Amino acid sequence: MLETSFFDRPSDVVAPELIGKIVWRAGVGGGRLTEVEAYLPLGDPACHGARGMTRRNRALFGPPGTIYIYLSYGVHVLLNLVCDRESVASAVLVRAFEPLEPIDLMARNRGLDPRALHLRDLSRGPGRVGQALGLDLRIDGLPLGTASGVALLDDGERPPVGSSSRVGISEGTELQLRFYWEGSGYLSRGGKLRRGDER
DNA sequence: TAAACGATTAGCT
DNA sequence: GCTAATCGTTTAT
Repeated sequence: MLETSFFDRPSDVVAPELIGKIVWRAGVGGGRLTEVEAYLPLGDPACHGARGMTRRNRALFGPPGTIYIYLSYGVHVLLNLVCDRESVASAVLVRAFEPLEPIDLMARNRGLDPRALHLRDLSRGPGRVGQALGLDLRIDGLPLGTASGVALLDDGERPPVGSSSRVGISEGTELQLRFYWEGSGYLSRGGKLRRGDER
């Protein structure tokens, strides 16, 4: 499992290194990260912490390795991994992963039939990631590990990583803070690359 | 206390 | 490509 020290660095440094790592929820399942986005504490208007701490974003200011979960559009549960030192609002949003066996429980969480499943649709897109892993607001603010039941593992996989602008935001669009597994078939559909967007 | 707004997705055209 | 769904947080009155 990745140590706290791994996350105790700026999120734009941590994010590309997370590609290929395994996210795993105890008793549920998980897969290899294929797409993430970094949110910065300074000069990033899209970061939830840009205007200070509130009840909702409190976990974002926690120590590195904290889980920050919030509800998007009143519907979707989005998973973030808090980076940098405590009190610095910096995190990585998990946008997609390539599923690893077994997928039955994740498929069930998504309301899909495991036998008639389009594997690519299981966990690409941040809302689908939260749903597949069965996450909810109760683990917001908990650390990675046994307390939250969510872990990140490194088995030495080192895939090629590309970058682009982030998805679904209206400010800070000039920053190239989305990182993805080049050539992966498990990327969110919202992430269609614009011409010249690649690094 | 009220109103507006999403770091989205699914379903339909 | 377009939009309804859906609700907690934030911001304005």
